[in-house]
Amino acid sequence: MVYKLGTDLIYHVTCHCCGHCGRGLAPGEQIVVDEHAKVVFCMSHYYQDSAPPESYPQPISVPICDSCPSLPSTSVQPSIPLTFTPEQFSEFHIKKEIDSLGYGFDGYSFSDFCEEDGKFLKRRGPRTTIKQNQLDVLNRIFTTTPKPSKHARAKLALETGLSMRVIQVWFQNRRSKERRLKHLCNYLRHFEQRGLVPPPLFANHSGGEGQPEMTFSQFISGMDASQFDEDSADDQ
Amino acid sequence: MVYKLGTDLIYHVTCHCCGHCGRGLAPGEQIVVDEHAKVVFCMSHYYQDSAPPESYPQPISVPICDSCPSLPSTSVQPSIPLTFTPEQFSEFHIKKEIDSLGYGFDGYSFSDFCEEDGKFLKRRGPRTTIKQNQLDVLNRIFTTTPKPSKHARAKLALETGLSMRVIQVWFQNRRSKERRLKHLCNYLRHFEQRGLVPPPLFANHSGGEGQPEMTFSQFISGMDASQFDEDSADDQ
DNA sequence: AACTAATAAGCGGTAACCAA
DNA sequence: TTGGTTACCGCTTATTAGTT
Repeated sequence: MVYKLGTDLIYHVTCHCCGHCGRGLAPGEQIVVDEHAKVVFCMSHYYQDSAPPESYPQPISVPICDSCPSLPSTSVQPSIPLTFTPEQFSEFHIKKEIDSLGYGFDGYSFSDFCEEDGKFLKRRGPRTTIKQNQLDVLNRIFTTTPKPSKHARAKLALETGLSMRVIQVWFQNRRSKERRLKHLCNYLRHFEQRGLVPPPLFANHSGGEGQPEMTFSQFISGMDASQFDEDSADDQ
Repeated sequence: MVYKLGTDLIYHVTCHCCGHCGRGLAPGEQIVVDEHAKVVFCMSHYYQDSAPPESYPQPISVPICDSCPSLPSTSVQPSIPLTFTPEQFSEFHIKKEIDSLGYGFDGYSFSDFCEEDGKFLKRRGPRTTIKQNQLDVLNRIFTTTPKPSKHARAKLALETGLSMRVIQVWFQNRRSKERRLKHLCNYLRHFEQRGLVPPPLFANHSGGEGQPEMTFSQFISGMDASQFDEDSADDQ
């Protein structure tokens, strides 16, 4: 008799214990599954916003079983050694995802990590910094192709050295920025056309000293401001 | 006399024609603007569910005018001040208030086509944003008629202003969602009645890089919960 | 060192497509 | 038609760079 967790982990019932305190985990009990470390925890012993216990990464009081957890059929990855540096773990913020049904689909999964070059890295960060020359390429493409196809993204990945995922996210964020800007400009124009003063943004435009004013081009971070929308059609 | 479209396209009235069939486009008529190809289309001739006509991107039967569409460029810019103080800059994040004013920023602002190797390819979309009032209508009908006939969809298209294809897809997706939720409820009830572990944490093999990771809804949609359907009578 | 603006990367949701 | 997938959007989080 086994417990099956997720899709990959199978435990003997007697091995289904918290990776920290070793307490047996009952059916129906809320637990946290670390699918990479192949460890489960009770709710008292997973590290939410706190330092890992000293015992980590070595689980204690856990029934030793060479085959637990076992991997069903297709063993995807070799077992990941429990090697987290304290630095890695401090940045290892468990994100609870409680869905609207309240059935505790919390915990975390593979998405909290990403695999790269055979070793696992932290999920959030290290944030990739897109350098200026790479940014130039992306911006140049964006002006003509705001929604590049997968193939186009692949070519961009080759050209810039960035991963396709990074490029995809960049274009998404860039389009989002474009939309925000356009909304702002529509908003401003709405007042302008009625001879009104757009209240919040222009409350004080006295040529004040003190601060070197932020230029518009800085505001939109290098984008030439040509995407101003005007939607005067009442109903399309 | 001109028509102004989207960001920076200005057409003579006589040049404001569908880029495919050349039909003159009336004010208030629903159209598609491809800002990057500088072409507009009537709703019958943008490439939804079909390959683009061979003539693309060369418009046919369109009145030749060297200056259409023209770019207003400088005539638009001055309405936007080119400098922000940092305080004003922070005011940029008033997006919700702007949106709550209810000014329609919808429409096909972006090009929904991609350029690749010099020729335009059809992308998904243009993704329609179904507005709340349209959504209300659709949901109201769905409660009584989850599978509307073609005629019913036609009436809905008239009522909402959406195309029949969009409505058809919406009802398909809506029924799919209904099934997923029903399966999920049966699945959860299965455990609930036994006091078992409700949360099967979903694994996430981020196989190919660049591929979006599995989301919760994808997990739900991908799981096979129909085996639990027998556990409870259909009380929906 | 603390603050802040910019933005990369995460999330749920869903329109659109596709294969069977 | 259904079930499954993909891409995109709005929103949010959190890292990074630059300033105070």
